[in-house]
Amino acid sequence: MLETYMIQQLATFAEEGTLSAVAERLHISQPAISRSMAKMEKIIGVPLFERTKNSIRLNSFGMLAARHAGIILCAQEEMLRAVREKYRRSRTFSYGAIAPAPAWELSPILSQIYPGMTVSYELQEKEEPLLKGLAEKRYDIVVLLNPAKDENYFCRPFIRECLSVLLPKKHRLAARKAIWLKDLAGEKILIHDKIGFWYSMVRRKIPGAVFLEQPELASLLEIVKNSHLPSFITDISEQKLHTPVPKDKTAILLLDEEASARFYCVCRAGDASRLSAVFSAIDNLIGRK
Amino acid sequence: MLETYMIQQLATFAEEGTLSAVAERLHISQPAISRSMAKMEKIIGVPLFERTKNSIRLNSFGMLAARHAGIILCAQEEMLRAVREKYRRSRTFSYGAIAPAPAWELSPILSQIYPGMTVSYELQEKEEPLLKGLAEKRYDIVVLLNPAKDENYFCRPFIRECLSVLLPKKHRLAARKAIWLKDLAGEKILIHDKIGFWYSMVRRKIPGAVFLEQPELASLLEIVKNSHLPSFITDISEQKLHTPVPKDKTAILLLDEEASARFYCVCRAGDASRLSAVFSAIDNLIGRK
DNA sequence: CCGTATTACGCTAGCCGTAATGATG
DNA sequence: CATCATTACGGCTAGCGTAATACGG
Repeated sequence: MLETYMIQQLATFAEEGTLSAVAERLHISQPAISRSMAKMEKIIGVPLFERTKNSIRLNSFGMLAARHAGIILCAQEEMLRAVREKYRRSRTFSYGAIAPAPAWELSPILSQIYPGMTVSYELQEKEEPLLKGLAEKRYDIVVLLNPAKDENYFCRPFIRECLSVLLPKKHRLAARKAIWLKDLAGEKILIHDKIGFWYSMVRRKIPGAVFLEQPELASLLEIVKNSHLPSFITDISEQKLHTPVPKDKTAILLLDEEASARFYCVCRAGDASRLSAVFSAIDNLIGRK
Repeated sequence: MLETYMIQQLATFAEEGTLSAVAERLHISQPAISRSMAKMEKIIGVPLFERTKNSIRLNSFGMLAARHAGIILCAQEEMLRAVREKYRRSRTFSYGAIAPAPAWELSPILSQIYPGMTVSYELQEKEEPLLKGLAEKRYDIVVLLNPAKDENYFCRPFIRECLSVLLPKKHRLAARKAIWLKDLAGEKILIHDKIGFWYSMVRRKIPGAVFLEQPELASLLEIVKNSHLPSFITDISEQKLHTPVPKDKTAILLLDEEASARFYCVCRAGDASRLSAVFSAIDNLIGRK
């Protein structure tokens, strides 16, 4: 029988060219490699090497064998990869969301329904990568801004979220009850970059604004607290991040249609029954609100 | 490291379904299989089986792993097959011929040039399978009836051979100096079936003849000697098979164009230099004759 | 003379088989 | 209680490392 260690040693020899190099790379002694290779030739019944007293190299049969050895090792690695990946997926509930708030809402629901499972999510700014990931089974569920009407999907409405802008009370717009995003044109605005679609939306709708991006959420919140720069807040972020409006600031509602989001939870149609508990919980949540 | 024996046992389990059956099939004890499978799960880090106290079966990860195991084993077998096949080919000089006589001529030439190599040939009735086999490297050389003019081939003329018919002296045609094949219409004729193109040619050219086929050459020669039935002989077969025309029979030349054959030796153009010694020997042979 | 491959020799890790145990239908 | 899987234990194969040998640039 051709054992794995021989196959690996042959493949390594094809890359290294000397037995000593193979020995060093595989953390094994020189004589061991010499023996394995001799044994391999015996098993196959074909000479694989051209030898002199102090050199050894592959002949044409050995080169062919080494190519096959590489293929076999790849197949073994692929086996490990595939099985481990399937296992990991089976223990991970993965979803994608167009914004952080619905992801925050979904997380405890899933953790409760699937205790012991890893729950993980990714944020995306656009819907296409979410639907693509759903189709490719990288996501079990995605949260979108629009209902998926395709028959291949099962879709339920999820929470709503409203964007406001947080202004110092001395700001020229601070007295207004509500404003448009375009009113913020030219402002310097603090913003977190991992907020899904909000990020590209506000960039698009506020001409000439300077966005001071802060990749660390904790740092951003600290800077917001200690500066007089405008920043964004939503009804949900205020609650979930425990960041009430400070006394010297005021939250101004935004009038733009895009500033009010209704989210939708979507799964593959074939997964609807498997995920019925999740969608029941979602419906309950919406019903209560 | 995933060892070959584990992979094989897993693949066998996927086919057999119980550890005992695997043990029996692989000539190994039950506990050994049990241990190997447990070890495999440990190495991969993923449970592959659903167990009760006295039953064990693959779970979905195990089924995936078993599919990969099959692939790996196939790759290993393919490695052995390919390397051994390449080795065998390197030690075998293989040629195909449209008739036995040129094969007989070629054999000693090749044995002398390649001492220690196995020399083997196949007879074919048609040229197409010969050229196909040459292109597919199943033959190193082929012997045809027509020169190969294609640039992909290297071609040299080889020996000539003339067909006669062997008739009892009492036969109605025995007094003729030469006859046409069609003159034998309706005769019962003894014939060997492994004579390449001659076989189909005479069958085509002699209407209504009854051919008494004899697959064993030795038997055929014996029957020819002890019967009064017509049979075929060529200038070369007479010499090579040591079968001189018996006193009560006579060899009548055949006038048909097809009864005189000129053979041509052909190899792939890329092999011409490798086989130059062979073609020199062929040219010498022709030159002497 | 250092680097490389092979041979010799004793060790031990690990796989195997037997036997015992436990569970199930 | 017959069948199947697992656990325990002792034996032995076989691959390993060290050391020695031999060759070559």
